[in-house]
Amino acid sequence: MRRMTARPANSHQARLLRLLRDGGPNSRAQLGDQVDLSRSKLAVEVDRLLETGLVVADGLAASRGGRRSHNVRLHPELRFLGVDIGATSVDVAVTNAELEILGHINQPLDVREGPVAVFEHVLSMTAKLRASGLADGFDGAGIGVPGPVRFPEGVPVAPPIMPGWDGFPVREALSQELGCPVMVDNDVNLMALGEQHAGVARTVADFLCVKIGTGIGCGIVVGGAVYRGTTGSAGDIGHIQAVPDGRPCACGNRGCLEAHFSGAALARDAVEAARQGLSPELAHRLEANGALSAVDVAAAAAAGDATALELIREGGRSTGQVIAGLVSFFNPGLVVIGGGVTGLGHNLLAAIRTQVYRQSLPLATGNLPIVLGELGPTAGVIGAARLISDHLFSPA
Amino acid sequence: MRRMTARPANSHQARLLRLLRDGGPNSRAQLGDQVDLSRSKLAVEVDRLLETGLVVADGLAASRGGRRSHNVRLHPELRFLGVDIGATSVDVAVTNAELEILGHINQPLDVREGPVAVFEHVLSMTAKLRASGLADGFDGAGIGVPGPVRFPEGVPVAPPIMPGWDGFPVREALSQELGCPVMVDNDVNLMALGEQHAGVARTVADFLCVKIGTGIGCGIVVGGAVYRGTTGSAGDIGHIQAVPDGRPCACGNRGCLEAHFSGAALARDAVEAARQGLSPELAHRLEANGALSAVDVAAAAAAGDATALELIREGGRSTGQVIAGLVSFFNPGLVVIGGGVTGLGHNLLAAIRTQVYRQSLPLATGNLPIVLGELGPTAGVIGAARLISDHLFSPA
DNA sequence: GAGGCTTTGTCCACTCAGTGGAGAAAGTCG
DNA sequence: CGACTTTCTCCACTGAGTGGACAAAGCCTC
Repeated sequence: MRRMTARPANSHQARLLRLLRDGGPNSRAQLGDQVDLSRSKLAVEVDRLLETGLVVADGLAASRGGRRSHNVRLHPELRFLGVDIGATSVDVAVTNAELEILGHINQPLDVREGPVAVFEHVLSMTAKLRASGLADGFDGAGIGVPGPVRFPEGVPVAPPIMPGWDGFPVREALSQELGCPVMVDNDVNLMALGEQHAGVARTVADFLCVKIGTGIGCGIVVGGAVYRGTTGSAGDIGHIQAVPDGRPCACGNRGCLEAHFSGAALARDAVEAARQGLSPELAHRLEANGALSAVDVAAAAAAGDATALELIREGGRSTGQVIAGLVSFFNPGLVVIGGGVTGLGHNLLAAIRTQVYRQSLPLATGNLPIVLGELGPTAGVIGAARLISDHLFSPA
Repeated sequence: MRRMTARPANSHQARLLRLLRDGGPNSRAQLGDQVDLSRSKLAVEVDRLLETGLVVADGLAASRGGRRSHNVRLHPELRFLGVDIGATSVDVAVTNAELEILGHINQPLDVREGPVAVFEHVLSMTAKLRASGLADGFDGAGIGVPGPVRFPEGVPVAPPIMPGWDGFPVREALSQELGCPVMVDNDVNLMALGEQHAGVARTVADFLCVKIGTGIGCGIVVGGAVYRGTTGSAGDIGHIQAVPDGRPCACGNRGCLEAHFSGAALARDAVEAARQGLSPELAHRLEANGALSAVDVAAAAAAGDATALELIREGGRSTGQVIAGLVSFFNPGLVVIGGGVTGLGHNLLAAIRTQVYRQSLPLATGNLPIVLGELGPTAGVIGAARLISDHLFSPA
C-alpha cells in the first residue's frame, strides 16, 4: 500500500470527497445531481481527483435507462485511525475512507497513568491492528480525550480527571509517531460527531449529545458543526448543580450532577445500598465480584430489584433536571444519551424524559426526541475518524 | 428623498456595504486593506455600488503621504427603522445606514393589548418620527417582540406573555404598512445584536446576553451569529429551575428563575417586604406611589435599606445560579447583563459574579468578563436596525 | 519650485473558473 | 432494428479576478 498525501485543491473537490465518503461509490452523473455544477466542470474536478489518487475508478454502474455510468470511489487503501481515550478504557479502530470500521480493539486502561503510558498502549494497539493486515499505515488519525482540549493546537487544557495531561502536545506527538495528520478533540464531541455521521443524529442540525460514563459531558452541535466554546470547555455539564446542597463533589462544590449520577457515583451508591442491606441482589453481586458497576445495577434492576431501580430513576431525575435546563436554553432538535451508563437502558431514559418533558418549555420539548445513541462504544472512534476526514477533505 | 431598492449583487458588494456601515466613510484604498481583493476588482465593485445609489462619493480624504483618496460612503438618505416591543413599553428609533440613532421615542404600552392595538401605536410613533423630518420613508425595518419567533417567516409562536400574538404575521403586516423589507426577532436576540454592533460585545465571537426585564431571556451568539434554536425558543431561560421547590410560577412549575427574579417578581417581593414592615424605605415609597418597581428597590438600596439590598442580592444569587450552569455548558467569551432591572447596577452584578465564579468551572470562568450592557434602552432598537441591515446588505 | 518618493486611481491584457450546447458513445425498450 | 434515454466528452464563450504599467496627485527635501 502507499499512502495518499494529496488534499482537495478547492471547495468543489472537498465537497465531492465528502459525498463519496458519505454516499459510497458514485457515478459522475449522480454526483452532478447533488452538487449544482455543470457536467463539464464536474467532470474536470473528478478527473483531477483521479489524478491525485484520492479517488479511483470503480467499474460500471447499473443503467438508469441509458448509457451506463463509470463509477468512482475513494481510494480503497485509504485508512483512518480512530482513537477514543476514556477515563477507564481505550478504543482504537481502523476505518476505510468511507469511515467503515475494519477493525476495532478495546482495552481497559486508567487515563491517570499519564500520557506517556497511555500512548504506549495506544501504539501497541495500533501495531496490533496493522499486524492483522488491515492497514500498513494511516492517512490520518483522530483522537478523543476525556477533558477539554485547545482544539486548534490539539492540546488538553486543565483536564480535571487526567491531571498529567495538561499541556501535553497530543497532536504533535501522535502525528510524529504515526507519520500522518492528527486532530484531537474532547471524547464527548467525538461521540456527537459519530452519532451525527452514522447514528441517530444524521439529519439534525442542532442537537445535544449527553455522554454518561465515568463522568458526564455534553457534545453541542450547532448548524451541523461541533461547538467547542471559547476555551474548549463547552459541554462540561458534570459540575452543574443538580441537587442544591447535595453531595460534596471533588470540585469543591456540592450537588454537582457528576457527584449524584455518573459511572463512579452509581457504583458508589450501589455499594452503599448493598452494605446497608437494602438490596439483596446488589449485595450478592458485590460479594461475588468485590466491586459493583453500572452493569451490576442494570442487571439487578432487570431482576426486579427495587433499590437498584430506584438508583437508576434517581439518577435519571438528576440528569433530566440538568438536561431540562439545557433544553430550555439551547432548544435542540434532538437529545442523544450515550456513554457506558446507557446500559441502564429504558429505565434511565424514561426517568430523563419524564423530568425534561415536565420541566422544559412546551415549545422547546414539543417535538423533541430524547433517544439513546445508536452506535454504542463505536461512536467515539467513528467520530474520531470523521474528525480527521473532515479536516483532510477540506480545501488545503 | 428617494428610497433605495438595490441590493448587493455579490458577496464582495455585501462585504463592502458592511464595512462602510461599521467603519463609516472610507476610501477605496482603505477598503482594499480590509477585503483581500485586487485594486482593480475593488474599484469595479465600488463603481457598481455607486451606480446602484447605495453608495455615494464623499469628498477627498486626508493624505496618507501620497495622492489623496476619494472617499465613499453609504447613501446619507438611507433610513432604517428599529422597533423594540417590550412587555410594558415600546421603543421606536430611526437610524441612518451607519446605524446611528437619529431619533428615538419610547412609550409605555402593554403588549397584551394585542398586535392590532400595539401596531397602531408603533405606526403613530413612526409617523411622529417621520413628521420631525428625520425620514420620509424607510429602506428597511427590524422589529423585536418579547417572545419566541419563527424567524424565517417573522411570526411569533406560542408567546407566553403575549397570547394574542400567536401566529400573527408581524413581518408581513409591518412590511405592508411601511412599504419596506422587515425582519422580526426575539427582543433578547436584538439586544445581543445591539451590544455586538455598538456595545460591549464588539470583539467577541461567542457570548451570552442576559436580559432581565419583566421576564428573563438570554441571547445566544455563536461565531458572531445569533443562534435561535430549532423552534426559535433558544435562550428562554426564565423557566429554568433556580430554586428547587421554590415559588410557584405561572408556567405551572415551581422555582423558575422568573418566579424568583425579574421585574415583576422584584416588584412583588418589594411590596410584600414593605407590607410586612421590613423596610421603611420601601413602605414609604409604596405609600407615595401606590406601587413599587425595580427603580424603587434600587433607590432604597442606594439609600442604605438592608431589605432592598437583600432582595437584590437574593435575585442576583438566583440569576447567577442559572447563569453559572449556562457558563459551564456554553463556555462563552463574555456575559452581558441587560434589561430594565440593570438599574440595580453594581449590587446585582456583584451578586451574579460571585455566584458564577463560585459555581462554574475554573476553565470556563478563568477569563470570563461579566458586565452590564453598554447601550441601555437603545440596545434593542440598534439591534433591530442591525438585523435588517444585515439582511439587506447580503447578496440578493 | 524642481526633483524624488509615496500613495491612489485607471487601464488593459491575460488567466482561469465555469457554462451550456453539440454530438458521440452506450445503454433500454418495443 | 429503430426510437428514445442517459452518460460522457469536447469546445467555444462568458465573466470574474489578477497584476503590471502608467498617470495623477499628494508629501518631503534640498
